[in-house]
Amino acid sequence: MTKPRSRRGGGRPTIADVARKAGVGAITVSRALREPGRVSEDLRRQIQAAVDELGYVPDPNARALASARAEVFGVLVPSLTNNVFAEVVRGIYDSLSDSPFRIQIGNTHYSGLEEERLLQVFGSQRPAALIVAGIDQTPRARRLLENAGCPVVQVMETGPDPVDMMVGFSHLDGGRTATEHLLQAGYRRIGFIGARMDPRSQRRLAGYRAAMEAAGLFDPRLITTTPVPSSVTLGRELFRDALAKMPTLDGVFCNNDDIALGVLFECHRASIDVPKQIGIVGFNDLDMMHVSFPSITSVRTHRYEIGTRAVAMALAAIAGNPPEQRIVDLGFELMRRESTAR
Amino acid sequence: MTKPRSRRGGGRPTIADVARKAGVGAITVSRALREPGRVSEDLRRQIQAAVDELGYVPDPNARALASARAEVFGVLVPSLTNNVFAEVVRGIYDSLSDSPFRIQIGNTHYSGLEEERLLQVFGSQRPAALIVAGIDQTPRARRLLENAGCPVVQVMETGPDPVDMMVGFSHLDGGRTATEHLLQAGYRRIGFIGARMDPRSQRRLAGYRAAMEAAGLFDPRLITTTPVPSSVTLGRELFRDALAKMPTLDGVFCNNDDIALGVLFECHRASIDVPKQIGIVGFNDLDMMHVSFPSITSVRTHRYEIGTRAVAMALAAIAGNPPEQRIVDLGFELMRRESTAR
DNA sequence: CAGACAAATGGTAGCGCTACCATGCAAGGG
DNA sequence: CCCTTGCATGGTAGCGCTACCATTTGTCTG
Repeated sequence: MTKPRSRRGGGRPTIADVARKAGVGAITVSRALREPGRVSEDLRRQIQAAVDELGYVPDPNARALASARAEVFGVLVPSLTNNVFAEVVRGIYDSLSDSPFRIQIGNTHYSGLEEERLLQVFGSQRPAALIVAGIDQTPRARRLLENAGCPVVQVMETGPDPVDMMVGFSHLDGGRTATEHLLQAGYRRIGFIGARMDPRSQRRLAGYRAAMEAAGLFDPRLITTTPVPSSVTLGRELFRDALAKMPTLDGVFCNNDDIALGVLFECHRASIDVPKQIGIVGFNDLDMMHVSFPSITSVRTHRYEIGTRAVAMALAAIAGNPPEQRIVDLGFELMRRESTAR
Repeated sequence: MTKPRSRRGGGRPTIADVARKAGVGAITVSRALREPGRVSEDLRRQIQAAVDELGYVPDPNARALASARAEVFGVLVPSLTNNVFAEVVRGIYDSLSDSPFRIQIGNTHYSGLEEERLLQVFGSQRPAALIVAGIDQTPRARRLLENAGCPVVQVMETGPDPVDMMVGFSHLDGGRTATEHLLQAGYRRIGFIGARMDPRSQRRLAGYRAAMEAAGLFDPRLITTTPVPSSVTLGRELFRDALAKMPTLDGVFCNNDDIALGVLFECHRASIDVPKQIGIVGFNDLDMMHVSFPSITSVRTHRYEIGTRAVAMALAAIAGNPPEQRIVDLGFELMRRESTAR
């Protein structure tokens, strides 16, 4: 009674096994699984029973090969540990968990070259959609995206020239808003502290600069940055540097919340009063910002929603209903807290 | 001169195109790409030239179908945003970035049922290896792992009964060590504060309990837990609860560093002296623990290494050299800091 | 120098699935 | 009553690649 199993297949049931058991053609099984509406209810039930009994699970590789389309979302992010991208990715996962789509994440390590390489690898799989972080692709990466033959969503930022679709917000506006808030609170010698300085950080810095120049208070010596990856420890160190360089500093707009937390800890340690002597503003508004003592003002960004929205737009496009609005600005929200309440 | 392209294929070059251009058989191209040693240098060069000129990238789906083995590592973690797993995943990505293997991550949301579902999905792809977090699989999940037909590495914890291989450490010992440290520092009414309370948290709690019982100081009222996901905010709230319940509390061992940070902030806010009035120990030793004021004692765990080691073991097994040591205990390290220095 | 053997290359036949094109049949139109 | 139309189902032919089994050539052994 042993079936003449081929040399290779590990012996798991195939669509032909299901078809035989259900007494129908293989193609009908295929249809029953993918477009139930096109198969009569009778057969559908029979087929489902056979599927259950055999424990049949379609082979996605065979499926992808035959249909020239893999049920995969390719996702490219520059970092896996940075909470910001982790939240976006979580949104993507949650939105796709009930769909047949798998997710393939690529970590570009903030490198354009690596991004190109991964896009080429992803492209070879004919993904159903691509979601990439950022809008500063290299020309070659951009070309790969344009020729991917599937919906593409650029996330995290908005800009004038989407490859296909975009979901994000203006980091420049975020930086400006944060800085203007410090100015309105009466701070004058406001520093900018930034790590990593990827394109988004650069634009936050540009927003800071715009606000400071508008107030006639800009001074390049107020800026302290490093290409080193961001961390709480680094925030502390950069703040010390900034203070050494510019002892009259009375406020800081931080690249992100890790840095801001590092600044706060250093203030504790050096007995610098926050917000009296120094005002602090962070970026992203992680959970800890509103719990810290004092709580830290931060620019809340909608990271999880960026992920869910990107998926929704891609799914719509796959279904043939590309959204009318190709650029979605989810905005941000300034969360005023104790660290700037003087 | 237009090639008679099939109705489906998007027109990208196939192995046959490369073979034609290089003037060799398709199978030789296949070999040149996978086992260069088995093809003469002459042909290898010719083939490489054709590959470069055409921009040929092998179709992983066709490859997987033909070889009954996908070059994919399946990775199952309970959370994507929890820094602990993000670090493990980062280790996995970094270790595989130069290999032909792709990575497919599944998020189980701490659910055994979801883990089963994902294992079934992953299994249908015939992955090259599976890496799963934890050792408490459901019987069905365990069976799926055993029948996966590929190396399996359970990570984060060690235990007596691996499905195949294991890399991690003893959370029980970690909890005990942390608690013993508090005891040695002279704290007596030591509380346990824990969120989520997944199996690993449970074992840390068991370690705490063992240490307290050994010291004759155990009291169930010292334990404050919740199934709610961990956060800094939650740490603050749980600490307040704990203190309300047991005002004589003089130390806390926290489930993880987020909780510990929340405790520290609440101490600041309530003017409770750390370490004089309250000693605090965290778990995992995130970056911020040594920067905070005061710095927080924590149990450092080797999360990134767990990821890299798991990959190394799986790769060895794939290559036919399963490691002799199937259970690898990477241990942990108690980082003594100001929060327990009284 | 025949025979054995290894190394390099190629042909063929699938892997498991779906696109495409029948086929059969009931319902509706002239 | 024939012809169209549409629906449900099935057969066939690949998708692009690799496992398996030749075949060819060169090298070594006795």
